[in-house]
Amino acid sequence: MILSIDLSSDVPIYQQIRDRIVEAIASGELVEGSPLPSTRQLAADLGVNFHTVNKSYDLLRQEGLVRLNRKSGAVVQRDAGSGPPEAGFTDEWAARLRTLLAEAVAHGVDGSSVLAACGSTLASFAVRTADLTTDQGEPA
Amino acid sequence: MILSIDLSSDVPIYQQIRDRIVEAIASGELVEGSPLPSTRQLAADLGVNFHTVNKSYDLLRQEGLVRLNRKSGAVVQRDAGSGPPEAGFTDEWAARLRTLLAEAVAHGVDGSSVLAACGSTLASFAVRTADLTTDQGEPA
DNA sequence: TATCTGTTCTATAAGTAATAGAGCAGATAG
DNA sequence: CTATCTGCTCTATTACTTATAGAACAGATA
Repeated sequence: MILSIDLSSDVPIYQQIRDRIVEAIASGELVEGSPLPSTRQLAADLGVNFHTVNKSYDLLRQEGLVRLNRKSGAVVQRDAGSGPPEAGFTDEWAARLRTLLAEAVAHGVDGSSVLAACGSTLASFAVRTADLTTDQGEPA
Repeated sequence: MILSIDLSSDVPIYQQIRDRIVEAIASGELVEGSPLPSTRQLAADLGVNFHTVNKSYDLLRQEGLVRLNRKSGAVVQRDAGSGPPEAGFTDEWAARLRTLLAEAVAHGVDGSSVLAACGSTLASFAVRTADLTTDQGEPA
């Protein structure tokens, strides 16, 4: 898995790593069971300290997205097809969504454009998740 | 304007204040020209230091959402009807949208539910912005 | 045995968040 | 003129976060 981070960003490195992995899971690039590189390996590839990667993986474990153990390393525990989210997730997430959408609206982006952006972003995930969601048969 | 913050949240206070004001602008509760309470007044109301509120207002000024000056205090500078966003905003915002939507998808929320959440959130803003977006004639 | 894995400890330097107090410039009200 | 409001700026402190670093342990693997 190739993963790129921006060292000059104001977003913390460990957060960027987490974000890129979450996006890879959403897009189907990573699925349940996919192995992640070891913390030391990924740290070496990115040119950062392994404690930083450790923090990212620990965050993902706390969120229930990955499983960590000594023998198999870091493995993706859930993806788009792993069932509904744990209790409490949706409310907290919806609050953050509200803030983010408000930002666009306040800056003058009209509602239909915002919704279109949401739709095309979701579609960009669905291209790769199509084979997962074919249970009900849901095309992009 | 009544504005509530959560002191036990992991979200910084100054960020919460900014977020609530952005949401108030998006919902039309605050429009271009609306006065914001003074930093000292709002700080007293919320029970926080006025430097913290100062930081929130400064952030909003940097984003171009409010205008600050000694004689008129803090005044909302733009709202949903103030035209398109400044260059660079949309790309950076879209990246954050991608991460947030990916989070929901990775946790198992299906695409249509995510899009529905976006739609209803936007609708909750549109209730108050309706009189602005039907404009040409904007009541004071 | 040697090496890989995650995991846990201490430690440090730099930055952020929130507090606090003092003061200045300009506008406004008495 | 005086008093008080406004945004704004400065120094300072405390606590927490970020990212670095090195060392070591437990267990699995070659």
